[in-house]
Amino acid sequence: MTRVRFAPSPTGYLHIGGVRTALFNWLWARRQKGTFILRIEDTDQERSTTESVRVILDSLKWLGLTWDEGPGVGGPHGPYTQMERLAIYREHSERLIRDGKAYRCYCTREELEAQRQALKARDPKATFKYPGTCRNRTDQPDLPFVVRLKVPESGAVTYVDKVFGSVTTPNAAQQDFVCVRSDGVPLYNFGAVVDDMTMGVTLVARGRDHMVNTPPQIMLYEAFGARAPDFAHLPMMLAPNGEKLSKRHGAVSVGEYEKQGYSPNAVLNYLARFGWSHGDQEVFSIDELVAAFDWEHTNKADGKFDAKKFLAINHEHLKQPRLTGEDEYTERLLPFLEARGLGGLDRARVKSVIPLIRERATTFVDAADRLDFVFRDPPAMDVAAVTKFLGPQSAPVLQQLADVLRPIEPWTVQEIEARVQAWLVEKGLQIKDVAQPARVALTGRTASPGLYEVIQALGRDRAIARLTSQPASPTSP
RNA sequence: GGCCCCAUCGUCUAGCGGUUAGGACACCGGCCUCUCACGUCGGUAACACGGGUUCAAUUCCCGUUGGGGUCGCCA
Repeated sequence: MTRVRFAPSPTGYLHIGGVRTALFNWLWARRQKGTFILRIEDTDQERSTTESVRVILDSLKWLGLTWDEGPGVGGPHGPYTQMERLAIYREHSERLIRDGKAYRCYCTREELEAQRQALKARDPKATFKYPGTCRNRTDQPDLPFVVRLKVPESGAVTYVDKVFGSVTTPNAAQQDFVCVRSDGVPLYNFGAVVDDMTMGVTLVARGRDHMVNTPPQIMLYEAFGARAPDFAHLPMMLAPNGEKLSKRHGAVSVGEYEKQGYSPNAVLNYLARFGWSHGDQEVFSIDELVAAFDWEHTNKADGKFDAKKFLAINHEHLKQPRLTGEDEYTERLLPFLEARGLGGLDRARVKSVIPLIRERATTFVDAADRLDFVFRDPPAMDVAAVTKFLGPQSAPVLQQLADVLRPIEPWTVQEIEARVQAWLVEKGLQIKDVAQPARVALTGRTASPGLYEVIQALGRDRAIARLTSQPASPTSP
């Protein structure tokens, strides 16, 4: 039975790179009909906040990365928040000490820091390694202590990564690392191992920046006499310039993409294809991803985030009804229209007008912008457009067009187009001659969906009103 | 610097010994066209380098170079 987990630390928003880690785990769980566990690693009390927990949970929900065990849903191996598991860590660390696998270290932070500095003064390039001062200590002074693992001085740890293959790290490069702080709160490696072990996690998939943590973690499994889970490390997602991806490179939090009007499935699609491939396929529904995901086609090389490709994938998801259904499109679009002051709109009306911009809008923000003229009455007029196309000279022809529209029945795009074409022929006009003035009068802009579609969508009365109510002279200088 | 990892178009990638090295995004042209898009046709563009192994290397091995990760009582 596959059991995987995503274990964010609540120290901020949910980073796009974190989402990819969550996604790969989630996809694997779904593919294997296994269990996806969400665990909150809040042992850094300095930086962890409950607000951040909320943000992360909300982001995962928005993305649709539902968890089977974890905060809110519970499960048989809870609690799923580390600070609520301190008793479990204590029990485990004491067991290691009892078994002679770990020991209490009474060295103070200050002492160690001094040693570190001294070493640095002698050799700036040297790496400080805990000298094992308390390793064989037999007394038990009444002083604060940390718990350190007795790491073998020779030998090596080898594991087979599902992405990178066999990885071997010599033990000589390791040290007796700290498992539990002097205040009884575990450190990352210890907490993660105890949790993964007690939660029955079978595969740990995480970013490559954690690869260095794997040997120490495997040592812990060995110390506990437990079998280590499988490991899969994902290549890094870097900024376009090769740096670590951060806010200074643009939007990196899920919340920002939600605000920018991205579709959650498009976000997952882009992230899935980053470091993983399925032949030449670029666009996937979630079901397709679940069905196709594997570790064999996960890449080893780091990659660079490409905002343009991300946008293109989002555009694709907004274009294809199979990826974003009419109802979903409507629901996601509504808040963005509301944000523009177009509240209380009739869902059916919004839905009916989506075909006008389906192929054009790259985001829901873009869609709301392109549809603004439909719902705003009068429409917002672009000054430059009015100046260029709506002079006194255009009023008569627009008036005539309005007259053509007045008797049209049925009020369909086809019928409107046929009648307008007939009128153009009769008057010896070209569509070019009237399209732009009409477009500006109807939408306030020089760019819009097709003229006939616009007329049909506005409805007879509003179309006629907009065509005939143009000021004799524009308001612009 | 120690330890670990990586290397195909600008970017994401296909390739798993023999291919005109394919696709997507971006970019540049043409077509379509009432604007904007969409669509469509075409183009520029890559196997880091050096040794092996092999009849044959982008593919396997080694090295070089380049890049990345990590060296905390952070995660």
